[in-house]
Amino acid sequence: MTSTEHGARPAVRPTRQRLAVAAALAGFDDFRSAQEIHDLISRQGDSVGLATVYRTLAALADAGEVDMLRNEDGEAIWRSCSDTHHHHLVCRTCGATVEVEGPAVERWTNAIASEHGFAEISHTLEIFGTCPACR
Amino acid sequence: MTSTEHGARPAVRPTRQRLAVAAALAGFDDFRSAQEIHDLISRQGDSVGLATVYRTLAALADAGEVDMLRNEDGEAIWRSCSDTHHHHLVCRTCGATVEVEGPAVERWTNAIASEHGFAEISHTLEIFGTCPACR
DNA sequence: GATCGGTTTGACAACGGTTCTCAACTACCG
DNA sequence: CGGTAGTTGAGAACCGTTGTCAAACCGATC
Ligand SMILES: [Zn+2]
Ligand SMILES: [Zn+2]
Ligand SMILES: [Zn+2]
Ligand SMILES: [Zn+2]
Repeated sequence: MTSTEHGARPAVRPTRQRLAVAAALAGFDDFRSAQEIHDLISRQGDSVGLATVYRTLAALADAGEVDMLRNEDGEAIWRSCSDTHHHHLVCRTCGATVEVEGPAVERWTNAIASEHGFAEISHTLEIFGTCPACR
Repeated sequence: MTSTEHGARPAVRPTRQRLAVAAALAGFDDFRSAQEIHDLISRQGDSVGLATVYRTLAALADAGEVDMLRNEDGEAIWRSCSDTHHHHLVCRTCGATVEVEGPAVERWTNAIASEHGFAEISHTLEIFGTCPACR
């Protein structure tokens, strides 16, 4: 390791491409597919390969800077999110998203899990619907 | 409509293929992909086209006789389940599955959704962990 | 049993999202 | 600068899933 970082991180460079993806994400407040993000970047004159968009999104998700979840068709969709644990209420039509928290739900899932002797619990909880604007 | 049924159902025939899929499902107590189900049927000497497996699973899911959810890769996986609404506690290692119910959670999701004016609500809630046997 | 119309099937092609490949390129350091 | 490791992009490959459509099947009817 040659970097001056003290962690074991392999040096992530702030390239033009990665900045473009970050900017695109900042421009959305709802969940978007990799292709939609790629399209937006192109439409803005900037050019970033689709593979790079995927790579960057995966890295950001890995670092916890974006949330990735899957729509009902199984496609991955991404959104930059607050860093505290939360869930989402997502419009099936336009992608409008509301972050929601539910301490009771968190307690419930943990209770259920330990009741059955399960350890290392994680959970997914997403709510889909049609938002007021799309009705 | 020519059937003697009183519903509007379009007459579903209990063909050899559909019975084979149902039998395969009965042989599993955990979630499996369409291809795994197809493989099991083949391995048992029976032969059913993959497309038919997909069609049958989709129909069963539609009729509420099997649950379909998506693993972390976005692939659809199926399991025959009780016909009441419920969620799953799934072992990340061996796939062991426990059906769980949570009226409070159902109430919470509906409340959150209508609070934000969303309609036609659906939700996904799955809990993943390591079961007692796998620890 | 023969006939007939709608249902079902399966081999195969097509599709679409995602990942892989690898040579060219770039940022960073000394 | 020159070296080196990280990064990129075009396109191919991958793979789960869905569409196509002619042939097979089933049940009802004659
Ligand atoms: Zn909407
Ligand atoms: Zn949670
Ligand atoms: Zn287990
Ligand atoms: Zn529920």
